[in-house]
Amino acid sequence: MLEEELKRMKEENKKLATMLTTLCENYNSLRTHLIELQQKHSTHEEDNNSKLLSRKRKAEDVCCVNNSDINFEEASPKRPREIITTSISTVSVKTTLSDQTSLVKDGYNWRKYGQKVTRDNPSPRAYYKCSFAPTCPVKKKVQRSVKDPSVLVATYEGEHNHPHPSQAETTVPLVNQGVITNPTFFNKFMEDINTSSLQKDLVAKMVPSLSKNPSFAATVATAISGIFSRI
DNA sequence: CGATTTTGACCGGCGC
DNA sequence: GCGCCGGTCAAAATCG
Repeated sequence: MLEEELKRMKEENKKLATMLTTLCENYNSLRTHLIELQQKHSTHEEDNNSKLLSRKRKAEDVCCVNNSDINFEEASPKRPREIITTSISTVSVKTTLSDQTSLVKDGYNWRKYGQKVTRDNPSPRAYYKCSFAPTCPVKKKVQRSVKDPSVLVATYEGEHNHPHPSQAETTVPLVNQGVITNPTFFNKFMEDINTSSLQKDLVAKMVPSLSKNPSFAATVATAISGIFSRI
């Protein structure tokens, strides 16, 4: 029975890896498309573009991932000049309602230095500083969304002045094990999956149960956010 | 015992 | 000047 269970778990793990790979591929194609559009747009109307971004930053309902390369420059004339170069990006992460920890795992080490209850949102806002490097100026704020309390909104301020921590310290199990990042291992792995006779049955059995499982959705969301932060 | 979290105090900007 | 509010500090508590 244990062997059967182990076998089943291995197959599930393979399927999850496939799903993550597909998601990564979709993300990369979308990202490439976005960059192309941005370059095309910026060559024509640079001024209008910056105005649009400025307005976009003020939008309250952030419902998608703004990658770290989409930086909104501080346009306020009252800010000191050195802060003008500060980049701000927001990332929304879906979690389960039962998970009350306001923690967005992204591979970096963060030290909490404050928490406040703000006027426009009943849930407390947590303040973090990057603790991976002593001189790293990056801060982030994490707060649950007003509209959907199961969504954590993380606001990143500044840019890391140090390399990303090693993958062993990230929180994405599949990546930790080198399944995704090791090309040799990964190719053999995909070959194994493609020749598996169990594949169709497994997909048929797993998709309905996994899609109903909130913890699975949360795990995938966390994994994807971890991958995004490294791209 | 060092690192991290908690939490009330404090600070500065802003509107009135 | 005063009060409100978001952000930060720092001492105490907690964790590993």
